[in-house]
Amino acid sequence: MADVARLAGVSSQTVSRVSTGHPGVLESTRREVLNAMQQLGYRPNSAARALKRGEFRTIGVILFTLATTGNSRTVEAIAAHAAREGYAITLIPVAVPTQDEVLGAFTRLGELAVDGIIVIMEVHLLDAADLRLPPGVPVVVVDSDAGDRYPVVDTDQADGARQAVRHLLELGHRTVWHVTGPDESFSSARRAQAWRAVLDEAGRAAPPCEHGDWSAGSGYRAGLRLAGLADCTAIFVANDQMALGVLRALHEAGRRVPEDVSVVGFDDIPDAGSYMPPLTTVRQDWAEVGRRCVQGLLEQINRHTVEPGTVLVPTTLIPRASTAPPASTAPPAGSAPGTSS
Amino acid sequence: MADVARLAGVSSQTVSRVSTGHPGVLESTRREVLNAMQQLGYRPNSAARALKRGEFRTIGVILFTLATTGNSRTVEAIAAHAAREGYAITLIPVAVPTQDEVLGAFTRLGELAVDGIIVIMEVHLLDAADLRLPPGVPVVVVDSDAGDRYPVVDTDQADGARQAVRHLLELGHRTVWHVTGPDESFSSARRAQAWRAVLDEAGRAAPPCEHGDWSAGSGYRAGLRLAGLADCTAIFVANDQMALGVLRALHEAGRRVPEDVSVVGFDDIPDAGSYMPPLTTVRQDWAEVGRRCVQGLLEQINRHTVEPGTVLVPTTLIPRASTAPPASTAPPAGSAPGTSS
DNA sequence: TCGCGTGATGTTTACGCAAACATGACGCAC
DNA sequence: GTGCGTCATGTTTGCGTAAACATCACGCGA
Repeated sequence: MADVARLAGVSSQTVSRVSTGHPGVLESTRREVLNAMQQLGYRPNSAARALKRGEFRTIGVILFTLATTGNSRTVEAIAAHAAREGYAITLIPVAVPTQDEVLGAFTRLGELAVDGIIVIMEVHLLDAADLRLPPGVPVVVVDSDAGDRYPVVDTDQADGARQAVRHLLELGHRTVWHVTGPDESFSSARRAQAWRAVLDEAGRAAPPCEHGDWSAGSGYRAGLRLAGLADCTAIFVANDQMALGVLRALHEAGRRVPEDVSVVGFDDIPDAGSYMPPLTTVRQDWAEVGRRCVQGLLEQINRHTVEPGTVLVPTTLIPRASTAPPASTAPPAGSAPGTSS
Repeated sequence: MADVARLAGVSSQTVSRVSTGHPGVLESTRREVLNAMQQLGYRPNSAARALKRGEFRTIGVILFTLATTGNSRTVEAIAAHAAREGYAITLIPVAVPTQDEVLGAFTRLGELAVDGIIVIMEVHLLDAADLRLPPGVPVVVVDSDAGDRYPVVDTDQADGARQAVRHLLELGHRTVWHVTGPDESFSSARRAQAWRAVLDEAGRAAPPCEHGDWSAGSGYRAGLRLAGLADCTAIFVANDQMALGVLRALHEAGRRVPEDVSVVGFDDIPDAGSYMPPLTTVRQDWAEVGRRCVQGLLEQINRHTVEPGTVLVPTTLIPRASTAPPASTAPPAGSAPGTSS
């Protein structure tokens, strides 16, 4: 900076004023300085800037994996919106979801140059007694039900699951089977909970759950088990990838979809419309989740206020070809088309 | 820090020594200081640290999207390996791949607190005349053929494509059709190039390409066109998602896979094994790509040397159920099992 | 003509930390 | 007992920037 000042024949303070865009600099001086900057390839040192200003203009994102569509989409949206506000994103992946690992990541985050943190993580890991966020650092949590202690942003998974199960019941299915995600997952728990609630409300017996781990392979195995049950005509699968596996299992078992069995997924990943048959599923708006995260975090940063509570982003049922009225039941009036061969 | 020093009854320098883990501190003093840190909730200020040390211990990653499996996996691996070396990852997504946007991102990166940059991006965008990386900042490029100017890490896509096409020829197919990725993509171009080269070598005529955009939908449309060609018995699709669409198109057109048509994909995304039928495809080792990126970048950072050149990570053909000898041709000796009905 | 306001620019200082160097206590060899 | 090396710790300094304050030139009204 001193070099630039010398070359431009001004003081370093004027250089600073130009580089931060402050007013009160003569247009001619300004051009002179910009010129000198170009010539010397000057780029402001962000460490010094951060030290002086006391802020980093950076948001930390801590998560387990980018491998799920939801996480990577959310992160992408977070990064895009943060960039728009002049914030950068620092990514802290935690490889294995053990408590120690999470703690480690937070320690690092604590030392990291961030003004706020977005946690994309199941809440029970935050519950671990001595896992404390660096005090004074604004936090927003995704995929958690810690709404009483932190600001939480999430898609309305319960409502999505409700829509899915109701859709199947309205088609005339007597009851709906369910393939869950992994036990530790709160998303999975919430979807299962809503599934059970709708069946209860409708006075239908809830069959036992099949348990998966979000992967297509686990869906396939669950699907094989369900394919053996003659009275299983409708399955709500907790995500699209497992639904892919279920579709294959049903196909191999000779049960047609949707003629014999209807299947609904969750997520609406880009491929879901190309499954065989195209999958009826529940769309999650991850872009909106990311946007709300950034918005909530920046509010905390700028206003120095924290307001715990949960923001729910709506979900939408996307009807495609994998659901139809059951073959043996007269479809109720105004039902979906049955494309039985 | 001064407060901690006062509370512990030592100088601030001793606090610094403890917090950086430097030797030469009496165990008793050390404990005293750690105690004081705990009590006061002291966390070192990374901006000041970076300013003093002249390094940020941060790597910038610039990319277009996290939505592709390859990119998110690569980023995840980069983050994991970087963390192991004590580096954080700063993510700079560029929403739209126009030249201006890219420039903008680099400007931001230039001002950003990074010691090096990993570019996950097609090379022709780097070629743009006045797109210059901040001088003096180490760079590694992925998904590009700029090996003459930058260190490049990539999977051996040409070899993967070769394996795929040879596999189909060895099964006895007369020739192999091809569904490409988008025109601007160098990955796509390299795969198409290798496809053509193998056919040339084998003295087979290369049929006209179908063009897709990586999405399952585009694969479906291409598949419908190919399904109409009676002599099309083998298709090499440039990625798994498009292959999913091709499978659906063939299915709808009544052409069985693999009995009537063999299909090979590229990527080996986690779902590929659950397609109907499970997809023969080419596996890319993105984790290894990420590892090599970090390794190469840290070498540059630490040794202050740049060695342009391309590191190729091997690809592997994963044979599954979507390929078989053509029905009308006597399979050559030692071929794969044909499960024709 | 003088004083004072205004706007452009310069000077000083501190942000928090960690190298570099300084100090001081102790022990051991001669 | 003197000298010197070793180890633990303290003191000084400066990293690059920007806020706060200081200065200076100029113009305009009384």
